[in-house]
Amino acid sequence: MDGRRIKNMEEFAALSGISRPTVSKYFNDPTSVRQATRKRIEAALEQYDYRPNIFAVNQNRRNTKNIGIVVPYLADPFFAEIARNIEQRCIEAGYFPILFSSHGEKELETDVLDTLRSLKPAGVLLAPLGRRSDRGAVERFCHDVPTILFDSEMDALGEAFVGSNNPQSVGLMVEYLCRTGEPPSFLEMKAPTNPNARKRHAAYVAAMERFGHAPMLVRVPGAGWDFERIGYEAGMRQLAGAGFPTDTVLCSNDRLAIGLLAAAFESGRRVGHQDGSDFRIAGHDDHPFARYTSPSLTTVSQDYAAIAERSLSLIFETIEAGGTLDQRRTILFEGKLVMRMSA
Amino acid sequence: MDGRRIKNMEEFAALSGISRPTVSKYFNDPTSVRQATRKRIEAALEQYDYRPNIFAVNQNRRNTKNIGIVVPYLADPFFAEIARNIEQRCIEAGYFPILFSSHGEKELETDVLDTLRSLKPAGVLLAPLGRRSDRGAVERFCHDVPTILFDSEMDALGEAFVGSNNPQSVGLMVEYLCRTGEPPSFLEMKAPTNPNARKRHAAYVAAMERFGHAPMLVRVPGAGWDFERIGYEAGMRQLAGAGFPTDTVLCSNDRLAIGLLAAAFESGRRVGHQDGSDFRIAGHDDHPFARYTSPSLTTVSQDYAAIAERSLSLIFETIEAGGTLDQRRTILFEGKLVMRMSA
DNA sequence: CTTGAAATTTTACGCGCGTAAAGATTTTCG
DNA sequence: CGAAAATCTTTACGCGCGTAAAATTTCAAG
Repeated sequence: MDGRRIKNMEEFAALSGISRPTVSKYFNDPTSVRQATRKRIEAALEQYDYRPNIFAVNQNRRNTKNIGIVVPYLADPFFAEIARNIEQRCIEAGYFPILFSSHGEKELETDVLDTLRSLKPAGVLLAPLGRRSDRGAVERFCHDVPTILFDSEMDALGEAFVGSNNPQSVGLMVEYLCRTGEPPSFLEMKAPTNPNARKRHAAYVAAMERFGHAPMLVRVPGAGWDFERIGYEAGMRQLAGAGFPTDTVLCSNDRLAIGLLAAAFESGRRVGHQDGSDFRIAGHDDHPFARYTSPSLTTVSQDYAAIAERSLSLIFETIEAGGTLDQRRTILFEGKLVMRMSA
Repeated sequence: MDGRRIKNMEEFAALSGISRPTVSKYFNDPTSVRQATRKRIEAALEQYDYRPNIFAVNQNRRNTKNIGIVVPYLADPFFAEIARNIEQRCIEAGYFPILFSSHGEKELETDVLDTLRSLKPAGVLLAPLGRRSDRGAVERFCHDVPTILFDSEMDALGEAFVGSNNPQSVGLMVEYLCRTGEPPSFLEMKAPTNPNARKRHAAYVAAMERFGHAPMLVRVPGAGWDFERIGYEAGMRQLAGAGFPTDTVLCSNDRLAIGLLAAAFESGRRVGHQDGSDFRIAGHDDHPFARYTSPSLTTVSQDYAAIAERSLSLIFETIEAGGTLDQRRTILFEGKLVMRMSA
């Protein structure tokens, strides 16, 4: 790294003794120039530390190297973790990830999509708000930009969907709980924020009926993304009052379960599957902190890394195919039972 | 929103019956054109839904409307939450936030900084890795781009630092613990990842000495950002072996404390400040989930919203002042004791 | 040394927009 | 109503780079 700052590619080309178009070619694909030329450019690069102006580059390229990532709520550890995975792999693949959060709001999601469109991304990985999304806006966006949906399905939108198999995973958990104790009641939000909530609801009902039990739903009020609080307050109310329909509660997601665990603890209930326990709580997602609740949370895992990896490889495939896949794909990962102490 | 897509400002200007330079002026500052003209442009805007090309705009403006945000690790709820706050306020202020995570790695932080530089941001809010940062790289960056540091101080870098007052907050907690029971030992990582760890260490030692106690340090191995695991494993080791120096443990941060809580629970210790309890655990940060541990975690709060807000207002001030503040500022927020059940 | 393909240089244009300058138009106000 | 002031239109240039076409050089093989 040397003193003087390089203003533009013209100047850098002059200093390295190569013509500007060739240098431009190099930056697009280093292997596209002769070995000797490449060496010279790279030597100059070390000395002067020049980088092409991103804006000028992107203005002229039809296909930028930007990959947009949109998640509904970044402060949710699930999305934070999945975003982290995607970002890292993106960089390794030579792309430039740009991360957005919808902050749980429909209008912001639409705004983000508009912004993203003008960023001319090569592709976008979108975890939409789902039912709360402006379907028209998402549809138009997917029409303009190669998009892979993940986590939350909106049928027929995007080139593919990558998510988890809720009927399978919820079924797994219901089966386990029924086999080892009382059949579970199901704790969920009355007006769910989480895009997968509806599917899990349906999956729970179906599984219970399959095993010959009547579904027992505990639908609690609350809005927003403060799931722990919602689970906690619901738990406190129920446990102080009529209690839950059974001594086993399956929560629509781990964050609700974490809140319920706190409420159970404060209410003096002994949670777990061991002797002396009188209450079982299970969740769904294998949230990063589920391992560290007291007692540790029995849940169903989602394979974060796999979802990230598959989504990315699909968007790359789409990009290489020119922006569309011949047929819409649906990739569902199976959940695995994570047996811990709470149920 | 009408049918045909507008290609560029030229076309949009023609459709709205206004000259392109005036339209350009409008997009820079809607109030800078006559009321009547503005109305006409906005009418056309509704009809045709045009947005200026971001890249072309940014290429020509010296001062973009981009605000860079860099955090060391996005999957840490503390940073996720603070990033969320900053992003939202940024948008409200008419700026365009671009979020980056260093993923805890020095090289990536430097890369992010380089990328950011070529993005010509109006300003940057940087939470550096701290001691693990490449100081030279950060220094050069701050020299080129108006930067406010937050969370982690690197002295004399950037236009200002916004963070929390560790001596005060840790002192508060030590005082409380000493007053209400055995003096605390201090659980921390041997090679801390978290940038504030050193300061908290020093603050703990100073506070203990102030109250006439010998510091009792429990320094545990482990690297990376998986703090809960590190706290958990350390706890299991200690509790199976010699135990902790005292029945009260102050953890360097809440995530370690959450891990330790899990270990204590599994080891059959009764954690809390009430009768029948034999172990106290306290943390630091008021992590979003600290409220929902079992028992709920006593900790010291950091005012996330205030840190976000102050950092942003400082960067705006810097931008308006032309890129530099006449004098470097240091803003420290005081922590508040959050008394819950664990200590 | 000749030949031809591959790589590079030269030249030139365009991307979409910011911005400056000069002239035309509209608004404001005495 | 008339002149100054404010605003707008026209015209023109530049930003930094991608990219195409033609001219030139390089390199390996004959």
